[in-house]
Amino acid sequence: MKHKSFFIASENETVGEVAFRNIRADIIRGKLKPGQKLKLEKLKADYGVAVPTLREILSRLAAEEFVVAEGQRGFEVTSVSEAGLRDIAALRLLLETHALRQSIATGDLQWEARVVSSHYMLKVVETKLIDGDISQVEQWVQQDWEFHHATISACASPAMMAAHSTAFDRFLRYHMLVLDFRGKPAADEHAQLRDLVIARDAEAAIKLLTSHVESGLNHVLGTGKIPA
Amino acid sequence: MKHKSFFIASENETVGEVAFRNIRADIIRGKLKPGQKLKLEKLKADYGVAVPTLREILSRLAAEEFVVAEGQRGFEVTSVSEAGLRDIAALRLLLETHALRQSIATGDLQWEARVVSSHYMLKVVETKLIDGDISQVEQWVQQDWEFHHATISACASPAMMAAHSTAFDRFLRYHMLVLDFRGKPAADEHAQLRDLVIARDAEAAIKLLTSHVESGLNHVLGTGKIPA
DNA sequence: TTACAATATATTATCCAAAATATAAGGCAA
DNA sequence: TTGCCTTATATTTTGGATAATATATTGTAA
Repeated sequence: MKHKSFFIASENETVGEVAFRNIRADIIRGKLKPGQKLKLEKLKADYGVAVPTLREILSRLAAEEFVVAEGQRGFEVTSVSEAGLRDIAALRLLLETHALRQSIATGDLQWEARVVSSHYMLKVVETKLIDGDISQVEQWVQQDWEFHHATISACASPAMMAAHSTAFDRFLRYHMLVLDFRGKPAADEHAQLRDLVIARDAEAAIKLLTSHVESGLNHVLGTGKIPA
Repeated sequence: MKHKSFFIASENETVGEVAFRNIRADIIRGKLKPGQKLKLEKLKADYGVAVPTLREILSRLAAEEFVVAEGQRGFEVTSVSEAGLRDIAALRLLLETHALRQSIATGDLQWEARVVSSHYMLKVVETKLIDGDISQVEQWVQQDWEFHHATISACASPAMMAAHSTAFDRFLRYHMLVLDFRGKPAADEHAQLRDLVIARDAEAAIKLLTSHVESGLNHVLGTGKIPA
């Protein structure tokens, strides 16, 4: 408590935790490219943490399927493919539709408020993007995440939420790799989803969500940037 | 990617990998008790690996929710509760029914053979257990795992299979904690499930699986060994 | 020229020790 | 006595160094 370490204690977080988030974000954002070998010495220089700490971080990411650990040959960023995208999209949809149905059935007023407020913030970013301000893409990804999570946040199932979170992030990674916003149709779908959720129309909401995810899937594949 | 279950030990694998499986198995088997603090020095002595390697292992287990990392206060075994069991049972059921439907729709002859053969092995163990040979409980857990995985092994969705694997293992942990075999009813359900799967009756199979999991859930809770 | 083997290099897996931090215990003042 | 501050201990977190392993390279024989 005498002299707090300059890097750590100011935020009460360990340097390992910070590096973990940075590396994870760099994979999702595509700065660390699919299939790329993750050499420990290089990472050590880039993120400023020691080798054992890096191994700890990469092991956690491997459990989330963001990196693969190849036996005794080190780590590399998980590669992407059309099949991989379809796979993860299906998983996301399965978890999200289930959680959405539960949320609509049991959500309270606070939950509705979360949905409304997160959609409001999402819409602001979407409007900017539609107007051509491409700098907001990362902000949009963040708000998209917040909104979808808000809609299922009343499902009262921590395990389901946790599984959905990592599935969603892996799905998002594909969007970040092609870095192409779908525009007004996606924004309209979000608004409709918000209304259906508030109206407690579970079946219509699920139907919309399904086509929403599938449209996103096709949009990403349509850019031709994802290998077969 | 193979989904090995938790007892298998291979020879030219890293010491870290072996220790990982041992610790994971000890948590599932209840040797490391829910809520127990995992002191690094103690683990170091028990499993014969150094501290940084242990941190790597515990981090991976934390990603699977078998242990929790409490800020800067080390690790402890994830505690159990009735709500936790219901939660994880629901997740298992959601993933398994979905994968089962897909498998039944697209499975080939080899898949049917896997189902039949794994059920045969399961039945042998179940018969011994029903006859009172309690020493076979761990073997039963292993075969139960193999059988259920065989039924969904044709779903062609790696992400779904991976998610199901960890959910299933967490569900299994509760069974191991109460260490009480449900007996003939469970064995009968397995046999029926095998027949329905081979007959490609998806809806009936899913209905049976659902009641199978729910019966297991109630059986575990009925022992009174799981805190509220 | 090609295939194989042996060496050399690069990279990883592991361990030990030091620094930082939290927890417990003890002493002092109110 | 009780509460709080200080000191001491236990535990965790991190960095650096060493041993083990895989990959690349080179040379030699068929």
